[in-house]
Amino acid sequence: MTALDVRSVERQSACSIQATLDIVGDRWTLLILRDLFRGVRRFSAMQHDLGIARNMLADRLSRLTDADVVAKVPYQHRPVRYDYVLTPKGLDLSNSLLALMAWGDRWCHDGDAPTVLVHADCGTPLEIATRCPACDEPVSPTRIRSLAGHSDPPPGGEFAAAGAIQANRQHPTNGGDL
Amino acid sequence: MTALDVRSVERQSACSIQATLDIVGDRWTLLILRDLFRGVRRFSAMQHDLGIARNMLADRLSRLTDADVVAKVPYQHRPVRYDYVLTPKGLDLSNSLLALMAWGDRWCHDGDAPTVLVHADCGTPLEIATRCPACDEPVSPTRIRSLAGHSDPPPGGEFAAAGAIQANRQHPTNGGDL
DNA sequence: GGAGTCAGTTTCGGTTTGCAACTGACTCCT
DNA sequence: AGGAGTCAGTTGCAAACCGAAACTGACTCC
Repeated sequence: MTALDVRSVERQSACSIQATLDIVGDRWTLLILRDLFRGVRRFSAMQHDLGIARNMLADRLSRLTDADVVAKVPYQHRPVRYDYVLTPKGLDLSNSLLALMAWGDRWCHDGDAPTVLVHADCGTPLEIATRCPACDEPVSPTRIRSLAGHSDPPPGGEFAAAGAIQANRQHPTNGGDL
Repeated sequence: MTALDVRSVERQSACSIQATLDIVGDRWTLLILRDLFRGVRRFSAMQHDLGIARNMLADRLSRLTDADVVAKVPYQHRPVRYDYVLTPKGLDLSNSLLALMAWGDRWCHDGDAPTVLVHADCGTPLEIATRCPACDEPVSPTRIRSLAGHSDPPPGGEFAAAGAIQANRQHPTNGGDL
């Protein structure tokens, strides 16, 4: 709690993305969460794995615990030492992390294949997708519309890029129906 | 290109999340992308909608175009003025944005209901989920494993929170099968 | 009882951010 | 055609932020 706690009040989140970013929208925070998801639980382990400055790590962890995304569970007393573990709220971020990771896999191949996530039960590489529970099928970004919520509706008023460059460019591995 | 272009080289992304964050891992960048997805295309419109400083916006947009996530399309000449539109690479970020938004919807309700995304074809609210293409079913975070890729495998070595607090706490609206 | 470890905190200088003002390059209106 | 207005983008500068190293406690181990 050394530095500041301005960030959480600075902008009244009219949008859920903004609200989310108020909590995890930070380079280090997302990386810390990735480590947490991979089972890294100790302060020192994260510090070593990420190469983050200790004050930064301490600050981010305390923000995350304040936000109830992470909880501290003592694993020894006397000098109280904690494991940092994900709460249900934190666990629920897995889709977001996965989506980010999947995008990196598709577009940031620097040559060597990165981490692949597979289904523990069958070993198949996983995919993450937007689905319509009613139609029971994947939904492409152009078929998404947003309803209400924003106090100041922008010209377009809808999610899904009215004028996005659809496919008329030379791009590697375009994701198909996106 | 005023400020710097250090960030892209600073850390050799052993992990796709890191690679992704090198490009979009920034408070403003994600918010800009959200606007782009909603069809906001003009510099001034984004500046007004986000309340971002113009130099910041100019810097972020030029990074995004450098990264080929966004493209500039002139809509007038003489004073050349551009529309900023998503490339296929940028459009492909929709899942990530949606996942982040969905999380905010679930956990950051400050009272008023936020933006709801629906299927344009049938009006049903959408969901975003990790799925196993083989088993053809949703996969919970605890059933995800990662394969290789990281040069320095952490103690746990796997995605999905070995010791996460599973459900033994008082939390609102826990996501069910998570 | 001295050395070592671990989780944090403090200090402090360099970097980044963002407000305000400024620069071009038009377009519009009269 | 000339002044007013608009828009994208720069520059200057103060404030906020970041992070390496050193420091503080509170142990544990030998």
